[in-house]
Amino acid sequence: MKAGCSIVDKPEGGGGYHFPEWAYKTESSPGSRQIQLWHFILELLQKEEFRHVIAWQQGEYGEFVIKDPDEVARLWGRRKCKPQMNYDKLSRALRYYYNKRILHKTKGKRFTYKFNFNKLVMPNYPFINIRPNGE
DNA sequence: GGCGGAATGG
DNA sequence: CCATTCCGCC
Repeated sequence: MKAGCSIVDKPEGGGGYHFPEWAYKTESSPGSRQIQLWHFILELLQKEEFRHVIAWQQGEYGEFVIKDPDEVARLWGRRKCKPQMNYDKLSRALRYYYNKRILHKTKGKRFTYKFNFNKLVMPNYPFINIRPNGE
């Protein structure tokens, strides 16, 4: 059986919203590739029900902290159908983003990274909401 | 914890 | 290309 891993990303307490399709594609990813990690991170950051897991840092624009690395890895693994995912592996993928200039590390701060929105300015992203509280 | 090389796979 | 897996090193 291979149908055990569709995107049934339904939060129990919320509505049945789905992230728009434009979030899954960039100028550099034509057609239908798989979800990229930084898309997924942004997706979690959009939703307030994941604020105990991952959230924007006040003060620094684009900076976010992973409050529960285990949970983020679990969610990412579920999305990609990789049950053996963990923060160690996830963070390796994050580290590859340093050279691609999508992310960099906020040194000294645990589980804290920062988006280079400099590069992440895409026509498909009208305005990413970077408010810690939707404020 | 965090880094980055290397092998592997889609 | 973009991860995933594994791992030695700091």
